[in-house]
Order: sequence, then C-alpha cells, then structure tokens
Amino acid sequence: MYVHPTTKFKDRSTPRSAEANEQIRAETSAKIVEHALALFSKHGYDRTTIAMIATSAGVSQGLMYRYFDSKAALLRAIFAQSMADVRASMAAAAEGQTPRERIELLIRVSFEILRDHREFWRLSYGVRMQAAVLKELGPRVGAWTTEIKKTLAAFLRDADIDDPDVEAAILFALIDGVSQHYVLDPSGYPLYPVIEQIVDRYATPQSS
Amino acid sequence: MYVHPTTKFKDRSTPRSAEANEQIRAETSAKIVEHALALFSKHGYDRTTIAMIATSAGVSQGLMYRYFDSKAALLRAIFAQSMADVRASMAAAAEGQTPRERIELLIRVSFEILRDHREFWRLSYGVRMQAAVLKELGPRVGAWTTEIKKTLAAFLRDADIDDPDVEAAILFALIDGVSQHYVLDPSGYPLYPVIEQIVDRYATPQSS
Amino acid sequence: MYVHPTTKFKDRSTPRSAEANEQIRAETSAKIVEHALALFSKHGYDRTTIAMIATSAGVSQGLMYRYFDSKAALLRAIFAQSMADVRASMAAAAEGQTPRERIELLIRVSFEILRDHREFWRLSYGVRMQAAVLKELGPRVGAWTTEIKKTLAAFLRDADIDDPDVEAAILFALIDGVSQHYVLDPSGYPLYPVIEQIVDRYATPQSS
Amino acid sequence: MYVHPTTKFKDRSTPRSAEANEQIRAETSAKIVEHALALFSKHGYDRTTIAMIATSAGVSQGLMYRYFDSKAALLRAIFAQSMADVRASMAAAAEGQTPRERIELLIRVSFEILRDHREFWRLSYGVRMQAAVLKELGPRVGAWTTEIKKTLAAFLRDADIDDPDVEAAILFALIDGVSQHYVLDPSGYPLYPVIEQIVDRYATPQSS
DNA sequence: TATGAATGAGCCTTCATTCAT
DNA sequence: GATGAATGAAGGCTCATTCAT
Repeated sequence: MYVHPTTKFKDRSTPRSAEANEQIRAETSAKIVEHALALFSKHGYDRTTIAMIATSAGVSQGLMYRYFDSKAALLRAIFAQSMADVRASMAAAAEGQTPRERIELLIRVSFEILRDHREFWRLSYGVRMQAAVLKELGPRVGAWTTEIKKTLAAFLRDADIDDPDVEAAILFALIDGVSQHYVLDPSGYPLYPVIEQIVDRYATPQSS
Repeated sequence: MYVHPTTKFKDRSTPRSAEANEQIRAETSAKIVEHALALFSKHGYDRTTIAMIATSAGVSQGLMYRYFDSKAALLRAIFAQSMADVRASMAAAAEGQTPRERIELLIRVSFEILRDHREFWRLSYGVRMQAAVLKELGPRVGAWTTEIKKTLAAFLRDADIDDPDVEAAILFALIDGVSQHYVLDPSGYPLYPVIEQIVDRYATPQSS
Repeated sequence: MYVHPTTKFKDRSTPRSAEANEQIRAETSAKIVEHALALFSKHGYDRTTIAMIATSAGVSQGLMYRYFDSKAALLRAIFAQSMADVRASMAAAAEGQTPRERIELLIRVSFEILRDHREFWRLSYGVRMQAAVLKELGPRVGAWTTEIKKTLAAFLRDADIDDPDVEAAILFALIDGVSQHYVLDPSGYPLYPVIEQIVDRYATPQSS
Repeated sequence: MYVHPTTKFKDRSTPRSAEANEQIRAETSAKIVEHALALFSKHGYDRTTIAMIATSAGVSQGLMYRYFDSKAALLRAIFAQSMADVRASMAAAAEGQTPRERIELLIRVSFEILRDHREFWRLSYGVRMQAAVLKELGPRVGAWTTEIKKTLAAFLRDADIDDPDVEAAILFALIDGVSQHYVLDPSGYPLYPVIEQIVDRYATPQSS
C-alpha cells in the first residue's frame, strides 16, 4: 500500500499537521456518509439507528456527532451532496443541440444518475411520503421535484409537443415510476429496453 | 355535562348478546383501521404511535391489542383489506370485451382505485422502500406487485402489442409514477388529462 | 389495612373507576415527587438521574414520563408545591398584632418552614447559583427571593427600625445563612438557641 | 492572515530550555484555572464541559489532561488555590491588637476576600449542597467550614462575649448569608452599609 | 368489552477521557 | 508541550406492549 512520504518520517511527538487532520476528517466523513446512505436506503431512515451506522462504518457512535450534529443533519448532508451530483448531471442535458436531442439527453442522463445513485434514490423515494421526515430535510428538498418538472416542461415546449404540461407530467411520472421499479429490483428489471422505448417515444421526430 | 363514553348508551347490567358483541367488535375494529390508515398515511408508519391512533380513534391503547396483536398486525390488516379492495376492482377489468377495452378498463380502474384509496396508496408508497417494514408485512405484499405486472403483460400480449413485457413494465411504471405524483399533491395534479392521454396511447387500436 | 368498600367487591372485568385511577395517580405522583426531592436534595439536581429516582421510588423510568414531561418539569413541580407551602406559612406571619410580633412570627415561621422542608431548602440552595438550572425553573422562582426580602423590609419599616432596607438585607442574610448551615448539618447545629438570639435581637422592643 | 497559534512565537527547531518549559507550564496552568473558574462559577460545575473550558482558555482538550488528571482534579486545584488565598487573608485578622479589633478585622477581611474572589465563592456556594461533588473535592474542603467557625468562636470568646458558640454560629451565618446575597446580585446589594452595621454590632465594645 | 397504569427495551445524544501524531 | 480525532459509558426520553381491574 502506498504511503504518502510526508506522513512517513514525522517527529513522533508533534501534533498532526492541519492537512493530515483535514484528510482524516474528509475520509471519516465520507465513510460515515457512505454507510449511512446504504443503511438508510435499505432499511429506511427511521429504522436505521445511529448504532447501525456507526458499527457499519467502523466508528464509535460518539464520533458521528463530531461530524454531524444529529441524525437529521446527517440525512441533510446526504441529500445536499447527492442533489448537487444530480443537478450537475442534469445540467449536461441542456447541452443538447436540438430540442429532441435535449429531451433524449435528459432521459438518458436521468437513468444514468439513477444507476449511479441507486441507494440515494431508494432513500429519496422512501422518504418522499413522510411529511415528518421531509420537514427535517428542509424546504429545499421539497422544491427540488418541482424544479425538475419545470425543466422537463420547458424542454417539451421547445420541442413543440402538444400539451407540454400534461406531457411533462406523464414523462416525469414515467421516469419516476421506472426508476422506482428498477430501484426496487435492479437485477430483475429490464431497464435498458425500457429506456430505449422511452427515448424512442419521446425523442423521435414523428409526433407521439 | 361529561358522560363517560362507555356508559353512554349501554346498559351495564344487561349482558350484551353475542350478535351485539360481534357488531361492536366489527365497528371498533373498522374505526381503528380507519384512523390508523389516516395517520400512517399522513405521518408514515414509524412516526405514527399507537397512542396517536388510540386517541384519534377514541379508544384506549389497551383495547387496540384486543383487536390487533401488534402494530405490525394492524398494518397487515390494513394492507389485507385494501389489497382485497384493489383485487376486486382489478377483476372488473377482465370483464372488458376486447383486449383493448380490457387495457382501457384496467387503466381507468387503477386510477379509480387510486382516487378512492389515496391514503392507502400514500402509506403503501411510503413503506415500499423500507425492507424492515416490508418484512413485517409478510411476503404476500411483495408478491402483489409482480401479480399486477403479470396481469398487465397478459393483457398487452392479448392485444398483440410488441414486446409486451417491456411495455408492461413501462405502463405499470407510468401508472405507478402518476399515482405517486398525484398522491403527493392531489389538488395540483392534472390527473384527468393525464389519464386520457394514457388511455389514448395504450388502448387505441393504431400503434403508438 | 383499611380497604374502601366500593373497591372491594368489583366485577373483575371492569376498568378501574375514575376515582380509583385518580387515587393511583395521586399516590404515584406523590411517591415520585417525594423520592425525587430526597435525591435532588442529597446529590444535587444534575447528579441525580432519572434512573436513581425511578429505582428509589420503585417505579419504572418510563412511568415517570406519564407524570412529568421531563426531568426539569419534575423539578418545577417540586418547586411549585414547596413554594406554595412556604407562601402559606409566611402568610401566617402577617397575622401578628404588633410590628414586633410580626417580625418575631416571621423569624419563627421561617425556621419552622425550614425544619419541615429541609430537603427542599437543600435543593433550593443547591440550585440557586446555577443559572442554567434556574432558567429551567422559570422566572417565578427567581422572583421569589425578592418577594421575601420585600415583605421583610416592610415589617421592619413598620417597626420603626432605622435603615430598614439595610436591616432587612442583614436579617434576610442571617436567616438564610443560618438556614444553610443548619441544613448542611442539622444534627450539629444549635438551631434553637440561635433562633432565640435572633428573635431577641430583632423582635424585642429596645432599639438594636 | 491567520497564524496557527502554536507556531506563532516559538521556534520549533530549538528545544526549549527547562526553565522556559516550566514557565509555559505555569502560565498555561494558570490560564486553564482562570477560565475554568469563570465558567464553573457562571454555569455551575456540572454544566460546564471540558470543551467549554478548553475553548475559553484557548487550548486543546487533550492538553488539559497534561495539567489536570480529571475534571474533578481541576476543581480540586481551584479550591486548593482559593482556599490558600483565603487562609492567608484570614491569618491577617489574627494580627489585630485587641479582641474587638480582631473581630472587626475578621469581618472586614472576609468581605474583602469575597470581593476579590467573587467567582470562587459563587462556585463554592453552588457546589456546597451537592454531596456527590463534595466527595470528589475531598474531605479537606468539608473541614474548612468547621475551621473558620472555630476561629470565629475563639475570637468571640476572647472578647468575653456571652454564649460565644451561639454567637459564632450567628456571625458566621450572617457573613455567609450576606456573601451569598451579594454574590447573587453584586450590583444590587448594599454591601458596604451592611458591613458597617455588622462591624458596629459585633466589634463595638458595648454589648449588642 | 374496555381502561389506563405500568413496564422495559432501545434510541439519540453528550461528554469526560484516551490515543496517535 | 500540544493537538484533535476517537472512544465508550451513561443519560434523558419514547413507545410498543402487558397487566390489573
């Protein structure tokens, strides 16, 4: 295993350097987030205990609170990070040249994001119907869905599709539904044929 | 003047007849289920306490355990009942004369069920991603989804639609996605135009 | 042991009567308060755990929370009750015929209260310097001391004593100091001779 | 620009001399004691955390344990130091020429000490009733009170005052009571008039 | 049938203390 | 001498469930 030279020959009785600490913090924080996400995703937020997360991540319970103020704060951190990822990926869809291309990109990108963040989406879907948990997440998460739907409607409007609002509602529901069914049973779901069908239907020039 | 509920219309000194008892049981049970469903739907299963349900239903906590062995049993009862409702409604779809008609009926019936059991669906969607809760629900609920998808695929196959399995996956996902978005914001969702669009797409003879 | 007739020959399968419940609640509540006071008094508020109180009172920890919303609420309840007792006793001092008599009564009554509520005073003295705990107690407890001092000053003014405010400060401090020393070591403190001396000094007609 | 504190004025490459080390130790120790006392006094011993002290003193939590073995040890150190101060000041009272003068000195010195060590007295009064904390403080603090009372009684006996033990109890209680009321509200308390009254009463030749 | 007091396990969180550097 | 990451043992509180009436 590779050991960074600067950390190797250090004076034994000197406090860790600021950078070393920063790295430790980043790693531990990431580890906690990772395991918390996996467990939240699998068992649901309420059914996941801090003890489970700590054990899974291989740290003490107490340590969690040096990184996150509370269980809810940990959840918020997970959402903040994943939402940033998603937003970044979504932005790529706007790069398409033609309206149709943008729609196609959006659809494809959505499912790529899904594939790469399966656990996050599971968590997100699990939490979506629980008002109490959503409140702990803050208003930004609630507004997020609306944001996506608006982007979608704009794209469809650009593509001169009839009834763009209704179509956006349908397409968004479709993506969401497929995502959930996939996430519920990734190995049993025919994701790729489904994607192609959807692309074919929404992004191919002849009217639907 | 306050009258203790149990002493209100019931003559304490006369033993109740067996039928009267049975009727009371049925009524109380229904009342508990009804209020439990409303609360589970609103706050989520884990965030709803037995105390909340008891208060809401106007019975004591202890009494709840004469009707349901546990909180999980109560959830199971709710699912059993709602699933029976759903199955019954779904069966009606099979009555359609032509394959296309059957598909149309299935779609329309699905959304009727949705409209009539909003709370149940909210609960169901909230619980769906939580492995721990699902286990408490027993295997029958898990199998349910598969069952619906199979019915759907059979209908599509009968209607000679290409790739019926993929199409079933898509249609089911679509129905599910629309249902969720509707349930999340019933008053803001254009449910009826969406239904017509879907019917138009899947149940009208010329290829989509 | 005496058993109340109405509770003796009851139908086994009937819920407890409202009065029976009320009595149980009153007894249990009193038991909790009593043991909590003893422990708070002995170990201090912060060092007394809910577990200690529950064990001492012979109830479960959970039960405490059916009677008091929190540990702080329990403390507040103790203060509310004891303060009411004290106020009632203090009112008796106003019954004295002459100013001197009123002062004498006040002094004697103060130490009677002290004797009867040793534990409460210990607790009160222990908590007095801890801003954080006082805040949890609410503003009424803080105002209490001021109230007593004012009563005292009024009495001394009526008795035509020079510098009544300074004298009130002194007399109050004296009573407080004696109370604390007594409470710290009840069996080793010469309380009664001290009381007589104080009465003699403040309540005997010739000017001090 | 931010400069890391430890690297500020210290040349890392030159080993510090023994005296320099000792001076640093003394300074750091004093700093910790000072901030700990302020916080203990303000929030109470139990409500003050090691983290609060470390932050306030500008040192790391770990470092505190190089100076004091435990939180209790820190408290002990504070008491030891303040008690030494007090004892020294008290000794000055014995220098008085006549018995009356010694009593007057004792009274005046007591309140000087009070004024100079307000925080310590607050802490001391806050901790006095908490058996659990007192035990951690060790037996010497408990004996201290007795010691003061004995000195007082001896002085009063020398001054040929009747019932010197009872009078000592009273005078000590009075000083203690005044001290507490003053410490509870330094700016609102008429300390100086009160002192003069007390001196007048106890240290002026004609009988009280 | 019905009530509500009582239990106990478990959860989130805090904090004095230790350890590696 | 100094730092701060890490630990682990409680502590307050909640809640599904049981029990006596």
